[in-house]
Amino acid sequence: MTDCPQHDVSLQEPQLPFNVFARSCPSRGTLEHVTGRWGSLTLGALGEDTLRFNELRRRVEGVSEKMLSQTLHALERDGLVHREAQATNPPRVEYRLTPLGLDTTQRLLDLIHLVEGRMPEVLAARQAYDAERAGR
Amino acid sequence: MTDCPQHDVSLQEPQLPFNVFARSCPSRGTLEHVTGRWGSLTLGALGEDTLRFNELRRRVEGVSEKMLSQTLHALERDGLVHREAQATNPPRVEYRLTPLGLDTTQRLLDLIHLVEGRMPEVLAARQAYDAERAGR
DNA sequence: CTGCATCCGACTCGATACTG
DNA sequence: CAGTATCGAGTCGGATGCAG
Repeated sequence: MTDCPQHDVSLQEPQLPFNVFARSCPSRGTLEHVTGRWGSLTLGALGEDTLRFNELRRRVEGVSEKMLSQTLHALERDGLVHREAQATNPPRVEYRLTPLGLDTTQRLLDLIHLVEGRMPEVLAARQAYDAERAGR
Repeated sequence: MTDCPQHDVSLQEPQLPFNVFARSCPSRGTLEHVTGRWGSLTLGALGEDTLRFNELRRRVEGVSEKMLSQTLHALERDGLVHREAQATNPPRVEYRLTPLGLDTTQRLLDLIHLVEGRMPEVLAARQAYDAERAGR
């Protein structure tokens, strides 16, 4: 299988050979941040609104403080989310998507909506699968 | 936040309220199978070809036997992947996408290709982020 | 309100060995 | 070839406590 060679960020030329299937390609890590358990839901929530920390916590049901914080840091570092802290009291921090984050989230939401819309098929498939297994 | 109520699979009516943001909505589990570390790469590989078990292992670099097996079971149960075993010797088992799996993978590949194509931006953002942190 | 630090249990994952 | 079984290290993730 192909390598994912070192890429020199300083080059201005477009670089094609980023390849998620290669073991050590950095694109794999970014894809995991985007599609991970909390990353996908966080981006999805920010796709509709600029949100503050605790607003996010409420939208993404089940996420802990720690994981939300961790997730936001990773997404910020990858340039998908912009963090804006206002030095007021009480503190107010807003998170919103960058242009890159917006493009990414658009595709992600396409996928999420497809899955949501096809859940009846998925549930039916599960019943069939489980029924067959129970038979033996 | 909204619930994700019980859905009766036997209903023929279209069902809208599947909502990944709800803590206990089954769509969240399916989304994780699709977008998870190995799920996404497995679907991506099958998007281009029908593949056998060990062919998949070679395409998805770094996946262990155990995780590939587990991943395939989950995707098969959700109705995204079809498994066809030929009772020959040596055994030959082929995996391919179902129509539902194909639609899902199309969206997933859109996302993957976007991420791959924008990696230069991501790497630049990381350098900026890390540089700022190192400064203090 | 918006976080970071620490602790600790649960669970995931990979390596290995083995079966059909 | 196509898996399953087992086990241990490592990571994930929630709870708690504290700071700005």
